[in-house]
Amino acid sequence: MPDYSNLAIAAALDELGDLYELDGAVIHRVLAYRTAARAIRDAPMSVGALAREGRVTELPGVGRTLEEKILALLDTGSIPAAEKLRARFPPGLMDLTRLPGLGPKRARQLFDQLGIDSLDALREAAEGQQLRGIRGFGPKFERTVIEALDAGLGEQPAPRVLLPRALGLGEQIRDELRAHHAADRVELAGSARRLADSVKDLDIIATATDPAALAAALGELDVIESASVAGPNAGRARTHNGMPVDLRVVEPGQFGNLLQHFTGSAAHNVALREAAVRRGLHVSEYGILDDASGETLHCETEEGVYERLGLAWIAPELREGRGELAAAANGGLPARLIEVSDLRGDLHMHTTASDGRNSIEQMARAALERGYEYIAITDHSATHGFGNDVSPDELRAQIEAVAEVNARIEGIEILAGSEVNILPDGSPDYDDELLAALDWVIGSVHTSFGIGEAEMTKRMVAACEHPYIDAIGHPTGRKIESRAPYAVSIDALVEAAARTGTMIEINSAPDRRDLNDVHARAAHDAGVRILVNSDSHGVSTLSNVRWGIATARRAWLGRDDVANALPWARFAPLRKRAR
DNA sequence: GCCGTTTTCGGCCCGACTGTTTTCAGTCG
Repeated sequence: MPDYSNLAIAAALDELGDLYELDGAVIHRVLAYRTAARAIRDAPMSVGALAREGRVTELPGVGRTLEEKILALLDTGSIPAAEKLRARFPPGLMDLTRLPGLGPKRARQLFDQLGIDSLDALREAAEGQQLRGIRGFGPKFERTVIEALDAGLGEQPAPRVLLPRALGLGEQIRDELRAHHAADRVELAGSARRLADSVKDLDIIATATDPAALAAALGELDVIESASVAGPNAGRARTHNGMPVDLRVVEPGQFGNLLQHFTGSAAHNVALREAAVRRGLHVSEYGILDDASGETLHCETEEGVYERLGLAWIAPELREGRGELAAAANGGLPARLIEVSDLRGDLHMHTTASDGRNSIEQMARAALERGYEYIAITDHSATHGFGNDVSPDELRAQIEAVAEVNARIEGIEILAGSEVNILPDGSPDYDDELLAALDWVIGSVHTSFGIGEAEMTKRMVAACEHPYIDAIGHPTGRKIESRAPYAVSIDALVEAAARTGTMIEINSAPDRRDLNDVHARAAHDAGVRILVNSDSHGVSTLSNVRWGIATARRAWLGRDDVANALPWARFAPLRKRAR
């Protein structure tokens, strides 16, 4: 039976939380829905299946009531409470709450008293100066609301940009501020520091000999389009491509508190503070207040903040409220997260034989320069389409070409491989004899994304069971911020991969990072060997492994947890054909 | 609505800003 994806279940609970909030429910009840939605979105297993087994309350934040609602959604396709509330609150009401300064409470006031149920109705009322008649609203609000509507706010959620672009901007701003004469320490915080998939705004934390001068300097940078001063020690700006930037300057003695606070995530900080309260401590961006002594502890470093709370320092990539606090309290954090320099090989790349831009030799020499001991040349297979597929005869020629380059270049093992299409029935698109002649095979899905979860799962499990498919490439097909993952049971895929010794890659293309962090962590925990591959289509993108490594770090992986961080002698026998 | 090395009931992170308000609720990060 077709089940609801975790994303769909989480979206339904988020919507219900929003509706309850409009309905005036106590905020903690609303937050309970959002917390549960987040736990479900993050869950590495199928929550639908978990619910049917009667185990969904094992998820943190999901109790009896939410279990009942999830089961109603699975069984009937809707949640009765949501139906009821949807009938009372028009969908346009949620659009209103996306405008700055307009939350659920005030949107509800406008709806109740003026019948405003859409952005258009709001504009009409604001232009007609009708809003000022309502308690709590005035002429200023009418003006700002019209400005916001003119700017197109409210029509869609604020855009998020991919990490590489955000990090590039953030590091540039950080470095230019560091070069300013008033600057002392300057660090990038926020989701960019956590190396998240995408970033909404840039947070920069600094100490300075002259805070006002540094705050003013932000507005003078070339990348900045507009800026305003936000208090004596803060600046707010927008880059030319619309990315908001916040700068906060503090006393050196509080730098650790502020950096910790602004690195987040929100979930991490909330969990951290709740745990602190239980010990009589109150954590804020300014310090740690001790109930017992009445004193506030200021920390120069982040390590100091965590230490005062009885915790080991937590790498920013782990700060997502996914169990890192418990691990930091009991010595359960990874001793050392993997780094780019740990990689010894790259098992997924393309050449001019398919849609790459460089030759086998060029790719090999570039890989050698990166210090790799081995690479696999994995051009697209026979049915790729787009005019750049490799016929069986062409692949045989490619095998010889790889062997020739491999014999000629010292210091690196070049594997003749292929990125084969996994056909809808789960079979690869070369015959077994040809696959057996290769050194390495990645299986990927490039077509028929919409066949449904059951079929897709069967397809990918069959690929894992194939004797010559060594690894699964970009296993969910997601494109961050642009294409949802196709429906597939990650649990079943991971189980099949573990059972058959099939590796799963974290594809490092910056818009893929697929597997994602939570799935990669779950796959590793289930005994699957994880690869971090570039999927590069030219020498210049071999360095994309930086983004795959970011995801691996967010998956709590160390060097020993990533197969292609092994030396060739230990990696080679892990291939199916070598066993 | 969830949850429990004080609790099965009564809590649930913290602070700044805003516009409107005579002391603050709502919003935001």
